[in-house]
Amino acid sequence: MACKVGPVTDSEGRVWLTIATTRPETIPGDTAVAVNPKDTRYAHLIGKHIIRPLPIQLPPEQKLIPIIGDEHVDFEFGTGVLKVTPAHDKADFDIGQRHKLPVVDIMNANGTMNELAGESLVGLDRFEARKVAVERLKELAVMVEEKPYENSVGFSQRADVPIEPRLSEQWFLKYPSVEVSTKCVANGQMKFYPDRWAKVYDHWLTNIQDWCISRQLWWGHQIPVWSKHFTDASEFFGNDDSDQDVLHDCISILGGEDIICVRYVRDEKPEAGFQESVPKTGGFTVFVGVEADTVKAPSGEEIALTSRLEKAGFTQDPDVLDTWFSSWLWPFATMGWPENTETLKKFYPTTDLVTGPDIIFFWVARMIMAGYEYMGELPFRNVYFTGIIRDKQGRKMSKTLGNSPDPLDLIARYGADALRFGTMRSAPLGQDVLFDEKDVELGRNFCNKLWNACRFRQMQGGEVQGEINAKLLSSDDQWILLRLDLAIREVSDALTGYNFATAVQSLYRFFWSEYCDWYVEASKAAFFGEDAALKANKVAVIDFVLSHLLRMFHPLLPFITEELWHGMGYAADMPEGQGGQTIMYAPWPKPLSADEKEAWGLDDTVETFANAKFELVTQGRNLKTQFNIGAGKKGKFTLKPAGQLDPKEAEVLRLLLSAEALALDPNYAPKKGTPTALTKLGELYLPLDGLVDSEAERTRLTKEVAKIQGEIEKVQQKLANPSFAQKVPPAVLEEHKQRLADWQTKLAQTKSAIEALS
RNA sequence: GCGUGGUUAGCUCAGUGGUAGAGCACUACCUUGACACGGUAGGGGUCGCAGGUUCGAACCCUGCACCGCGCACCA
Repeated sequence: MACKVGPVTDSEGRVWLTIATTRPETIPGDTAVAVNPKDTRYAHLIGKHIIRPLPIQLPPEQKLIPIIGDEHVDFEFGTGVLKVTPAHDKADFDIGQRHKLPVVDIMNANGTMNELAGESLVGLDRFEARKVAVERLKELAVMVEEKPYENSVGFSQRADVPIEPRLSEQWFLKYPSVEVSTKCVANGQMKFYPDRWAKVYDHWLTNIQDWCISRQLWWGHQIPVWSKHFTDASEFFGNDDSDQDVLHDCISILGGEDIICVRYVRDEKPEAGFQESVPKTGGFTVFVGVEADTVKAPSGEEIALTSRLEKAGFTQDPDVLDTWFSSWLWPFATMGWPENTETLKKFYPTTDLVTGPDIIFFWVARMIMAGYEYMGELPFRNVYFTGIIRDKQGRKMSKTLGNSPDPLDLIARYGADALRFGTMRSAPLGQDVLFDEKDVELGRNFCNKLWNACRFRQMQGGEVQGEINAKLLSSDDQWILLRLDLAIREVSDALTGYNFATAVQSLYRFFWSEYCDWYVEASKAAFFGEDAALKANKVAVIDFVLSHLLRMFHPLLPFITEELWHGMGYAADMPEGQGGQTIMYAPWPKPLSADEKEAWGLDDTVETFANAKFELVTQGRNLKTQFNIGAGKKGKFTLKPAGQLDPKEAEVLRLLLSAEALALDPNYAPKKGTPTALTKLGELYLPLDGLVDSEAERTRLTKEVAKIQGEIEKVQQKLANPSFAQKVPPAVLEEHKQRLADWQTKLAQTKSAIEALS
């Protein structure tokens, strides 16, 4: 294919052109040879004729075909000369149309060659014919070279054979409302999520081609067009067959009502297409499109249209309609269209379409065009494109591979909510999803956790507590209310932007890491205590948090949240139409108001104090692990507080540390080698009765020093840069300085702790 | 060829300029009174490569490599 040849003139003065082809059997169907008019090797030959080698039996003067110039020809490719076979190649057909070339179909419908292919090929299968054609070319001594060439031909999925391009008659639809459909997405009236698909949509619409709606299948909706050939107008009109008279009646009665459509195609000029009136001369074919088998005439008369057409000798088109031809009507045809029903009025246009990006042309674009064309308005305002679910290896789910899980089986084993939640959690915006059963398992575990968290509330007893008493709020209560507020804002924002995975992430963090891990554990200090008012108020906070949480979870976990909504008694607490009946009608949680925040004392100090507590607890737990006071063992801590510490807070800390005791002693003098954690709330000691291992503690603290020094170095390097202080925003500068100070304090403390060891 | 998405911990993926994160998997300990479908602690990453912009880059720009997807082409 790389041969860069030009025309060759032989000793007899004849000019030869070399042509590369992978389908020599189609040579008898060639009706021209094309070169690029800009190709200097060949341009001078345009307008001359060339002798086509096949069919071998025909005399040369019957095989003269023109040499034409066409921009389509790539002179880098092959020899730069293209044989043009309009009946057997899409691109060649287009060239043929441009140059008004004859179209010679040399094959039968079953893939064998017909008589036009010549004596030596007729009757042969196309692949057999290919071999024979090569032999004939060799006989003629016109074969230059034969070599293997790999190209990608389309294969029929059903028959598993190479697809043979062949001319046939098909029905095409000129797309309607193209311009307005293109604009509505381009100008943002309709939004795509993720919006990059808008570009794909735009590209397709601006290069749109007529829609081939014929399908050669045995199933489907048969195209409702009947046709019959007539030799002339007198045959069409001059027949006294009564059925045909009725047909004429139908045409005259119904033609104007758009119930039937009658068109005429002249034998002589088929390319002129459908004519609206009966041709005066020559033969023609009559096409009748009908709306229904039986129609009602304006006079009220029932007319069995199709049976009369058949009696009059008309036959229905054997092809069926493309399935998408009904799907594009879906946004309105599902709601009683063409009647203007109440449902249609209410739900057209709708807000969101959720679908896969792989059917953006097949379905989405066509629905938009049909919407504008038949309803005069866009069908939906937002299109959310999901990822495609693939298997663990990234392959598409397919019946052939058998790699698709059975959703009903998964639901039976893990629950419907688990499947939904797990899949949502692993489905980032615009990315394909690799399906892993582990995700469903995670969903199930999550549901279990939610169920148990609600159970914990129920075990505290009492009715649903509506009123929160601000005076009785602990720092933990204030903290969880602030976190709830943040979660409500994050989840609402995520859902508004169609970021479902982000919404799941926020909820997961809030519920599991914040509510369960910290708040529920901390709340046990009150529940294990004796103060009834405090307990009741804590229950009120929990009810407030959970009733908001369940509503936020509801779109992701519809079944379990409904169950819990009623089980927890939150339904009974709400008005009938706003959650009393079902959580589905409950209002979406609103972020806390400024008034609420003020009344409950939710300010910045809440967060700071909570973080200090969590830091102390984490370090204390760390100490326990380091010194092998396992989770089962309690341990006794002593805290030398940095300032005032409410005994109630100390009790919470003790519980979170899972310690037997937490002594508060401002004057504590630890024994040498007592393990220490240095925190903002004070120095936390873990006295180990007689079992002090100074070396172990020294090792631990030395490691700690190294880590701290590393952090200090990082911050110092930044601050040492002269332009850092000048150019950085003040808040960032302040934050870096504070960070350095914190680490330095910690370093000093840790070093003195090491001193104290010796 | 044109367009488009990706490359971050063993795996799946968040993170769009200021101290690298989650879930799973892994290690150790624990059946304590919501939950072992659980808890606590821990190990594990020079954020694909090379330049550039910036006081500062996983993040912005340029180029490259590799893996996808779509469209066109396939004489």
